[in-house]
Amino acid sequence: MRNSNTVDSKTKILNSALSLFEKNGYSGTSVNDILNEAELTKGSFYYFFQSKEDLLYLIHESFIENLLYDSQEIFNSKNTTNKEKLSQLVSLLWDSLYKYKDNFTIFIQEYKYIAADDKFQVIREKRDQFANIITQVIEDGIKAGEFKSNTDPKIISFGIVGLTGWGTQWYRKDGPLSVKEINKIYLDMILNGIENH
Amino acid sequence: MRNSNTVDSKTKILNSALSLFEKNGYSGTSVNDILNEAELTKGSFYYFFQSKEDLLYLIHESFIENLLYDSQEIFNSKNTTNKEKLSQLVSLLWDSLYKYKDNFTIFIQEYKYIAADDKFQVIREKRDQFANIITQVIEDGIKAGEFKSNTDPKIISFGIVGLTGWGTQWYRKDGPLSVKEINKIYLDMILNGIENH
Amino acid sequence: MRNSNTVDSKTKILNSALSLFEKNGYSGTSVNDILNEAELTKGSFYYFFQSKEDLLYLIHESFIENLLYDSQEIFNSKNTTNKEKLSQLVSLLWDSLYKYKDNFTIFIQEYKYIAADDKFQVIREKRDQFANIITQVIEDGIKAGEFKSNTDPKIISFGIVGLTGWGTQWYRKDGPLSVKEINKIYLDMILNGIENH
Amino acid sequence: MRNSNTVDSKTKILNSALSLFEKNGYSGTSVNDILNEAELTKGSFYYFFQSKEDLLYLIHESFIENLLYDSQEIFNSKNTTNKEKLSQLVSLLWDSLYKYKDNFTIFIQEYKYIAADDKFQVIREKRDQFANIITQVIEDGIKAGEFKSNTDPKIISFGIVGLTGWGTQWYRKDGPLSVKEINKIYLDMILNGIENH
DNA sequence: GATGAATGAGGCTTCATTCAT
DNA sequence: TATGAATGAAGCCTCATTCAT
Repeated sequence: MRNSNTVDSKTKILNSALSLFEKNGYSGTSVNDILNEAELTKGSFYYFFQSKEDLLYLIHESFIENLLYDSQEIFNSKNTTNKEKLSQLVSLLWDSLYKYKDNFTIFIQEYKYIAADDKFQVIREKRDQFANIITQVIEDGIKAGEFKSNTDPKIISFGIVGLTGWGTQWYRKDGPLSVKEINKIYLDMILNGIENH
Repeated sequence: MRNSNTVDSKTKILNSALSLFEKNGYSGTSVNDILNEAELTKGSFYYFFQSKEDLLYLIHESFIENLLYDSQEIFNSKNTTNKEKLSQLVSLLWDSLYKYKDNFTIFIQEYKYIAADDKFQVIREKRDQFANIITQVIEDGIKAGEFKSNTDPKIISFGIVGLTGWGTQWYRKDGPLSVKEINKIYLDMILNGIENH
Repeated sequence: MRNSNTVDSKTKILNSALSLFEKNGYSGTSVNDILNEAELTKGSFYYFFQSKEDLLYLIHESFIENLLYDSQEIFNSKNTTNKEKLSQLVSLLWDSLYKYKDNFTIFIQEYKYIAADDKFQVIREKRDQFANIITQVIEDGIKAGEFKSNTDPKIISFGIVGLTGWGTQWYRKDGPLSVKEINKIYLDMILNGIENH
Repeated sequence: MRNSNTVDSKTKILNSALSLFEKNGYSGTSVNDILNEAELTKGSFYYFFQSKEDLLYLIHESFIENLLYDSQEIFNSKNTTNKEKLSQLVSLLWDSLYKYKDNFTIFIQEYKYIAADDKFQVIREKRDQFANIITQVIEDGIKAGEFKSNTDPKIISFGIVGLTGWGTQWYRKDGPLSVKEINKIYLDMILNGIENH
């Protein structure tokens, strides 16, 4: 049996890129930086990846695909109120920040980058599908009388992403509050803000 | 009388930088890009500015100084409830996004950059002072019984910045809702979320 | 068997730098000049060297190390009078000028440069060690009664360096006198000048 | 009467250039450096001087003209032995180093520069005339039986320049020995070396 | 799979010089 | 006399990428 600690070179490069993109941004990280951290050399990089941008694409892809998949699960769950679904979506976001901080941060930070580049079309679509799910749940909740009728689904869904997105800048695992607690604080605020009382 | 539309070269460079940094980020914008847009040549840039980073500094400085000044005015106003102060602070943020979108966006987008660079010490301090004002108003409001006792001032103040900060990514002046309306939506959500009923 | 004339790129760059620094000085030579002469392109330079200054350092280092090593050999040789040692040190200098004219010239010409730059600390130390050896031999010769008691070791050692150093400006291999002859002329002058008769 | 402390701008620029060229070399000094030190601006520079090189020319010219004039005076003095003339020429050099250290240093340091540039033809000629005077005095001394017949006039004259030239690198006014003392040490060495005993 | 040498475009910055005022 | 804005070439260096081995 192969030593399970062995990490293959492709993964090493991906992990180095992940942490460096998070720390210094995509533009602020050079291919050399990545390879120094991964303790590999030029040749390997272009054996595994087509370009630096390709790396960014893969990082986005794996993240957004999981996020979209999980959010669709929530959206499609039966016998669940929209309030409950919204709660789960918020928790999904904070969970993702907790589990995939680097991915999440890069996703938020390079939001503009992927807006401008044709190659990221697919990413953009999935990103929008995810946002639409939040918007849809709020709309459904309004129709069902769970949320106030004057709630603006789009603006609120932007807000939910913004709250968590900003967490990529300040949240630390060793901070005074756990992700669960932070999650609850924002969730309370959001639900109190839009629920029909 | 001189034509008031005449813009001097330094201002032209600043304005070009402002819009390009906003669009492509600081790292993604070259000095050449800026000078092409400003219709000037290499030399002029370094006649007016010490470095590319100097430009970023000035852009941050002018923005954060105004924001801090205005927020202090709000903080120090007499005969004003903390709820009212918080409302005004939220409005100040959305007003700033409306009036100084480029500055605001750059500020949010390069948040990490200024965290890492020694030269931005002063900016960092003012930024923190601004955040502290929001936190303080919430704390005061809790003590005064205006806000729920279990409100977390720091987390909520992060949230307020995050909500507006994310606006830099999606808000368009020609969108369906005015800044005033968006402002009100978020303000309602926040206040409903933390007010004592 | 590989053609022994084949010179690798790093050596080609070093050699080009050597001859250009000698001809036009360090400041007067651009990295581009070096690469044009070496028939290589920008990137290669920074693949092999950290900076232009790094090159200057290496050139100095290889030269001063040899010079210091050889002078220490002379200094430590047994059963040798100080007069004989001094003769050998003078010959060492002219030999070096003959064999490593470019290195020697750069060393003399950029004497000030290496005095001002922290990175050249090690070079500075070895340079001073070399000068000290000459001074020490003269001092020992005075104590041994070989040289006049009123001889100033430091001033004379400066003079010895100066005589050869200036040779970097006028000496040509195709001149009327050989290095050996020039060496002898100066050595006679120095020894006649300081010997006890 | 005008305040005799008032230094006009042209002189201020010249003096700044003098001290900066001495410290950092001609290539290592920018026009801006000079103007910062002189507390003047770009315009003035090109009002008074045609170019940066023009400055270097003037610095060389004033120095070499004086040196040549004084050496010709010595050469032409009647009833003076060649030994005495040579002594005076050596003293002239050390006197010049003492009085015009910056000029002298620049002259020695940029020796190569003026060798390569057509505009410095006149300087080159005067420089060579000065060297020829030393050579001629030695030749005359040999013919007159004052100096050894096997003395090489050219090599010795190079040596005399080299000894003083190297002084530009190490001589300090606050050093342990006065210029007079250093002058005497080298003069003794030279004369002992070449005199007929 | 992986190396390391090499490329060439482009990055930020400095420079000597010009010129209208 | 002197200023200060502006130029454009050139300087040092970094970058993403390629390719023979």
